[in-house]
Amino acid sequence: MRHVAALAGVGIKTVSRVMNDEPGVSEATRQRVLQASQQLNYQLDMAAGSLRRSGRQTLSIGLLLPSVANPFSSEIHRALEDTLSERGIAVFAASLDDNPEREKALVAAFLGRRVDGMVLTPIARSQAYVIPEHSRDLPMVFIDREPVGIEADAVVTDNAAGAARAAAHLLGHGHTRLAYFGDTPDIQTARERRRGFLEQLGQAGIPTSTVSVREGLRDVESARLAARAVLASDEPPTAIFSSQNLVTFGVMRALKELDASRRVALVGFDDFALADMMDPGITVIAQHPERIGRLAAERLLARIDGDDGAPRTYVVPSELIVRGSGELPPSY
Amino acid sequence: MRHVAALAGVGIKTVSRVMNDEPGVSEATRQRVLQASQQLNYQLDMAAGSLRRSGRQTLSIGLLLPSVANPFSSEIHRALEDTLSERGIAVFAASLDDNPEREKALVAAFLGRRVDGMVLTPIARSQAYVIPEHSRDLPMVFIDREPVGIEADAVVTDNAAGAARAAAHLLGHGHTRLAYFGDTPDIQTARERRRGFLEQLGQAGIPTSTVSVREGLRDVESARLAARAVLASDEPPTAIFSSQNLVTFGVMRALKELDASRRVALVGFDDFALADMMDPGITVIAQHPERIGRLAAERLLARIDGDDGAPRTYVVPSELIVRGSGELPPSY
DNA sequence: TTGAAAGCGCTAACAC
DNA sequence: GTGTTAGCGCTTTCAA
Repeated sequence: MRHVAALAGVGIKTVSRVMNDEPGVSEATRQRVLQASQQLNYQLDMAAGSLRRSGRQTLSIGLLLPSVANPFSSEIHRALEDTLSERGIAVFAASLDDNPEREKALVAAFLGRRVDGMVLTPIARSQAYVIPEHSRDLPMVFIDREPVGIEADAVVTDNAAGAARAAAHLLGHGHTRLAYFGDTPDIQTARERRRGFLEQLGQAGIPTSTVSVREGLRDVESARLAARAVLASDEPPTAIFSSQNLVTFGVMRALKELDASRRVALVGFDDFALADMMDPGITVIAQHPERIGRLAAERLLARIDGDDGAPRTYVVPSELIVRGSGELPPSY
Repeated sequence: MRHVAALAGVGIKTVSRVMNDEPGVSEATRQRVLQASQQLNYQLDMAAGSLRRSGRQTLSIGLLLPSVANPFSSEIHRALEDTLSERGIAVFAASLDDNPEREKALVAAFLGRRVDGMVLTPIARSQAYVIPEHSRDLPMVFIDREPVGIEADAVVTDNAAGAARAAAHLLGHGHTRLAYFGDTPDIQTARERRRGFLEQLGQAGIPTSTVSVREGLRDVESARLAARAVLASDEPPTAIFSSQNLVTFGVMRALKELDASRRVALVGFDDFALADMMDPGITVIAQHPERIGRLAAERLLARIDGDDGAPRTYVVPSELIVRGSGELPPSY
């Protein structure tokens, strides 16, 4: 900046004014400065600026996801970026990999970079460790799961209601022997989905004890094996609800291997690419990651802009998408 | 930092030493400083540090992708992150959406944030506009496509060789009436794939004029319609090569609608989730985004660490994955 | 309309 | 081992 000022023959403050589009500079000087900055290929240093600027914004935020490569996460990422880029805000994205230690380390890394806010998918048992920053007025929005041990904004899917809708759908098609295949109940969303599913069955007079419940399924292979085992039992279920994508894939594999895809009904939680191209198409409870991302971005911006209302949880409704697998009749 | 120094009763420089794990501080003072910093919930300001530090690294890099939500891109993103996070480097990710204007704007945004380097998927006609920064020694690695108008490192898939392998595979299964379905030839990778495919056919004595070539297919729907048209022609192809995921999906849809999935052979460029669950499984030329990402990260780190060898293009080989659709015999 | 001086939080260089 | 001073590139404040 000094160089630009020297070349243009003006004071350093005038260059600052021009680069920041501040008023109070004659058009002639403006042009001179602009030309000098072009010639020297000058770029304002945002970090140096925010060091001195009142308010001290860096125009960057931190985003913590299970994995940036996870399709659900990356759609949220995209929606956030679209909303924030209009304000010139850049996004640091990082992956957690179910590792609570990483959660804390990455939050610290974001803090060290003085982000203006954070969007987090919590995995540690408690998020109380960020209380000092949060109360120090660093905007934070939690997504997918509500935080524990701290009051903050959250944007989540209606997990229990969505799972209940899956249950009602299967009941409506005449099923009474059902199975629930789920992720580990350590995860709040998995617990909610199980609860919603089983409660809906209970209301229909189907005792929980007659439902095959398999949990702790974290990948395709464990889900596939669990499905094979349950389907080989004495009284196999006529319909399956899978609470998560990888679990759905595992169940699909097992059904295909047993040539049972058209005999056993299946509803999966979470939509996925090509679900309609399967045979039969896979009926799902779809989440709306783009809406979650957009809403989280809007809440974060509101907080950055000074909104100090009480923290709230925003619920994004899920949606039943009928494609065939969930409408198969009971086979016994 | 001043506050911490005051509370611990030491000089400011001593706090700096402790926070940066520099030697030359007695264990006793160290503990006192550490405790004071905990008490005040102090976090080192990286931006302020790099302002003064020689070398002036910000430990952040910029990543420009077609879209962070694109599965191929987000796997590259993930591999980059894994390699870079070991060095404490954070990643700014941004989406281009095929918009050359965005490319320049986002590069400018990264420069203003003084990233230590950039990984870019080029889409503008030329990348000459970054020559000043590149020669000013800002490390840059291009991925997926080679840059135009500037000499810089690049990491790409062996597009032509992969497409040639697809051609050879179909020829080996007896096909002589083939079709090429591709993205717009504006894109370097699309051109390369077409070239590799047609050249291989030419070497086998199949004149290009007998190959149905459909290009400019940018989405599932246009590919589906193109496939339906070609398959309804007088002498329909017995085998199809699709040069990109969305095109593959469109062709798959058309084949399903015409009940021709088991009659017309198909090889797609680029792998995708559930390809093996289709009926038949879809044979593909798989790219290795995780290897592209890792290699790009390694090259970028080498450049950041001062490697000033001549720029090079690194080619990551693709791989034929046999799943059924590419091994169907000719149907005439 | 313009510019000089101070200082944001930190580290380099050097003194003690 | 420890502290002091200067200054990174910028914006704020205030004077001209």
